[in-house]
Amino acid sequence: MEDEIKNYLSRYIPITNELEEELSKIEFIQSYKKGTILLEEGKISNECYFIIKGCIRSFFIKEGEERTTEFYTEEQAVIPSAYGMKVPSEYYVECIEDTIAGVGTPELELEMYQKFPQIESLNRALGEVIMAKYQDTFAEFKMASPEERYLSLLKNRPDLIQRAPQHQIASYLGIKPESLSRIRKRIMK
Amino acid sequence: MEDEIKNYLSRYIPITNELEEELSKIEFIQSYKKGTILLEEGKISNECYFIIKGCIRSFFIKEGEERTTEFYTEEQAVIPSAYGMKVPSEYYVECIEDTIAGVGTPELELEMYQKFPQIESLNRALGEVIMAKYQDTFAEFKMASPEERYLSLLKNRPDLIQRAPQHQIASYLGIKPESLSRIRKRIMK
DNA sequence: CCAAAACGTTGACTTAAGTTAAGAAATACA
DNA sequence: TGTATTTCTTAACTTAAGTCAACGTTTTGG
Repeated sequence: MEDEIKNYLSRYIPITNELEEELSKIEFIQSYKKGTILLEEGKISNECYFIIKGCIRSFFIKEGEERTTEFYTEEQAVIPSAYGMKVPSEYYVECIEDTIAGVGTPELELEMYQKFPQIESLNRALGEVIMAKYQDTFAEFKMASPEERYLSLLKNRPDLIQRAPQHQIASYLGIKPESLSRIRKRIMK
Repeated sequence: MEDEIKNYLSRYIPITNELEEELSKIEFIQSYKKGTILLEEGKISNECYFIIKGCIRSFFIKEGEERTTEFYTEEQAVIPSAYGMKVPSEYYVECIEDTIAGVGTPELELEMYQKFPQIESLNRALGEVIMAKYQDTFAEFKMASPEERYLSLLKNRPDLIQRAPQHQIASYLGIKPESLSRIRKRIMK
């Protein structure tokens, strides 16, 4: 079970026996059923996730409508905006498939960082890479029309279009479900 | 000159004499004239900046048009997407005002992190906070109309509207200059 | 297995952004 | 200071997204 996490880390840092043992001790693998709410609006966020199998989305509710802000799939880290802060979350986090994930908490992280400083270095470096990618995604999003955004999603994350319902994809693209339906029709020619 | 950086850091970690001395030794303060290009598309990015005074924007060129992706002002860190990677930058970085900034390089950073591990911890933590904010910004952007985006910018970064030319603001909002002009007219009633 | 709910498509209409073009206003700099 | 260049505004027109409403399709759960 923990193999996926070990495997993932081993691409970036050497896994010593000591680290391996620590990982098997403190990493907490959980299974969640589709529909499980991992974080509710207004609650304090004390968990982050590393997805081994499944799909998680974050969303918020505005004017009675769900607005999907992100989809996370295998090998991605789900770190709620409010994670580790003492402020209530503005977002919901939900499993949209049966999901298996490693669960982290600020306390576990701190313990880990103290024992294995190279894990903190790795997290800093990875964080910078993820930030850079995210900036690129935002830049592309800004400049693209809704149709281009859909085509780009189709190209970059084709699996999502199968895995998530269309109205969630629509709000992820910043458009209404009716518009997405028309875009799809238009594209099919 | 280095006071601004010391001052900024001191909000998060204690500044020891040793650290202070180090800062004054290795921090490299530079002045740039308005219009200076700090990074060109296609070049390797080896510098990041901490703005003491002035304004920097990043942009790229698509279909012959400049698309502004971000504006950075006092106390903000400018870290190009390609910074420290060995790949050519897709973006330009330009001073749109006379600017004074602390300049960092991957080598300086590494040296710093080795001597003062708490700086790396700080950077990891700050990085997470910045990432969380950025996610919120993106989420808000997605769901807002161009007019709402402009109103939000007016509320959250009113100085930018004075400091940057309108066509740069327009592309930052993901719209055409003509549209921004009409939005402004509409708002003024 | 069936009924209810959730989800997706379509149509008619409204609205605002894109496009193109022209000209006014502001700015740069020789 | 005056001219060239850049920036901003306006107008007429096109296009696609939002809105509202209806209806067909799929999924869910008792």
